[in-house]
Amino acid sequence: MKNLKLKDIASALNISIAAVSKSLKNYPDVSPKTRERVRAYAKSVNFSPNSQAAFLRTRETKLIGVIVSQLTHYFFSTILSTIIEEAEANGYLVIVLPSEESVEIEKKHIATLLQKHVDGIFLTLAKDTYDFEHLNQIVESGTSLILFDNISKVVPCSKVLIDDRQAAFMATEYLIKKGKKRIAHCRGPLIPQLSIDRFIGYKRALEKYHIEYDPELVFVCDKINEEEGYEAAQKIIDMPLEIDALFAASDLTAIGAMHCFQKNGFHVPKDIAIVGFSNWKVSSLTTPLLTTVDQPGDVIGKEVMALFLKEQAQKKAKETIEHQTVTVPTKLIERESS
Amino acid sequence: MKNLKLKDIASALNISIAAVSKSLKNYPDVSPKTRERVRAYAKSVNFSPNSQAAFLRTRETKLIGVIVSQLTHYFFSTILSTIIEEAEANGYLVIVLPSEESVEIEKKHIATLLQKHVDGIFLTLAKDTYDFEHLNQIVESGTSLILFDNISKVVPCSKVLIDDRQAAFMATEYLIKKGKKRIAHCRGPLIPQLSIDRFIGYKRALEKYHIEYDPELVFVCDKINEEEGYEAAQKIIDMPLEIDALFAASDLTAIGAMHCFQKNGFHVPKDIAIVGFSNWKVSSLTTPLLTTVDQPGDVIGKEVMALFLKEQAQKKAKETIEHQTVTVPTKLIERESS
DNA sequence: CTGAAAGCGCTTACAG
DNA sequence: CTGAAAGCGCTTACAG
Repeated sequence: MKNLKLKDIASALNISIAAVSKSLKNYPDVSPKTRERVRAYAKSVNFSPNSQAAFLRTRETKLIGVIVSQLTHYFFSTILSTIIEEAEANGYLVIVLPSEESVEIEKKHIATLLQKHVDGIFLTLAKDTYDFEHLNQIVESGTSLILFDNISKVVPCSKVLIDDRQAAFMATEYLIKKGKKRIAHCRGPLIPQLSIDRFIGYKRALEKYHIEYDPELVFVCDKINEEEGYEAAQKIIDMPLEIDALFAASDLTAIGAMHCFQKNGFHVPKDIAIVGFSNWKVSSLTTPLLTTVDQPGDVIGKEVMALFLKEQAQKKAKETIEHQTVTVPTKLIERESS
Repeated sequence: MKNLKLKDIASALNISIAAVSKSLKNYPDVSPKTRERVRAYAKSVNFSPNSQAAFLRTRETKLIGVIVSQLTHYFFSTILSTIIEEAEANGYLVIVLPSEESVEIEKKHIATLLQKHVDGIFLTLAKDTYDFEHLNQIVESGTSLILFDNISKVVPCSKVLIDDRQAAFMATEYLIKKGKKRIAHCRGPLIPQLSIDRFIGYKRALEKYHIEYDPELVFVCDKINEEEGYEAAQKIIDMPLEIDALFAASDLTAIGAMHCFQKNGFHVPKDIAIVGFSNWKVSSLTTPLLTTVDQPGDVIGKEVMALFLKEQAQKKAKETIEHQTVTVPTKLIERESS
């Protein structure tokens, strides 16, 4: 029962190879009787056509390439899980490639995927990606490109993202309403739109409630990891900056800062309230549990896949492809750190 | 410069398609001069042959399928990252499929991958996999199979694992040497070899130091997650079982138990020392930081890939394929919870 | 050393 | 409705 081909089915059923292929693909120009015979037999021997051979004619590999910046990040593995599941349900398989936050690796991966003739590429930008020539290349090649999470507005393709500005506004406003007056912010690196937007959201909330913006309270964390959070907290303590709250652009940074504050005798949340960003698994395992902004990876994954399928359908129907941008809602998860 | 084929190169250089193909593959029966011309030109136009078309002749897809039980688990995403990187360096791309700990999904994924004609399948068993017919199917199809982490001894294939028995012994012995007398154990489910082995390691350590084994102190955690750890701790407190240490078969379970103990006024490690298993990222983010057994995912990934490449070489040389089992060393990471 | 030719397994325009 | 045939892009045994 292994490595059957159309020819085997054809000779077993005493019909032509063409008839088998057409039956399997539900083409109209084949008698219902033949079609059913073929389909029944194919099913009984568990046959399905070799997709590599089919590619030579159809130009479809039924392969999707997904580039994430870090596989080990809970947020991305959640998105990936959903994409893979949805892809498989629709007959696609997913090739995964991590860019490790490097544009160079990102470029290399794209070249590799294009060469493998994947049907679509889903991608979240590396933090240091500032020019988008390699992305335009994807679009020009005719391969569907869907950007998610860390996106660029200037690339002509569909996108799935959260409203980072609004989410950060919400988190900061929440702290203000808790009575906090001096709120520090650990922001991400300077380039990505997403860390700019979170920073803007933070600033807007301060403005709205007439709290003076103090640039000294903003820390740029290039990797937004726990070490940088720890260091920022250390600086805050050393100055001393006398803050009563911290909004960090990532959960890891928030946790790193929390550790430092605790180690130095500050009580979280009584002395300093902390809010993170992403709702990674780890945020529900710390002491105290971390208040954070939930970014639903599963919803993002589903939306990405839905956009892709829509584009594929449009391609097949030879319609013009409409790019869409989907914004996924976030919510604040209140726990113990605030 | 896109979608070039052998023919384009051949006509540009005024030689035959065969000559081009042979030059690119460094075949001996082509003059060095021609070979160099072709290679230089191919490089200048960034050409590389279409792998789907090549498959039809070579039967190689340069695709590897990896099935892990849970993508969102730090340990697996670490292994995956390494495998993907090593694969790419060797011209392979990786299709990722999570089994979500279900044999049924595992079986379905294997069928899908076999049908896609991947060159190899790397797999860690779902927790409830007890028969291995579907794995033998892989072996019979001629596709290389490498088992890692949660393996089965009876499948004839190469394997990469840690010495779970020894690692658990080491963790338990460490607690005993710290003066602990009543050590509870949160074990994994009953079927997988790996959770059996960790349990045996725990028991052996008790035996060696003449501590009576008390079955009441062993809790079966089917999902070895934080909820089960919390529940086990709750039972320990309610009985009360009066333990002075806990060795859990996973970091999450250890953390769940730690939360419960803390919430009930026990001090970790003073009242109860806790040791986890895996050294997930999260174990260095809790309060207190978790002592645990490090399972090096990157080393495991590298070994898996090395075994695969070895088998591919043997296949090409038409040698008999030798299955190997590689055991990767673990170490105890002492932190604050013990 | 070179190239013409067969063939991998499929899809699809075409003739009947 | 049916099937013979071309062709997708490659590799490789074969003849020269």
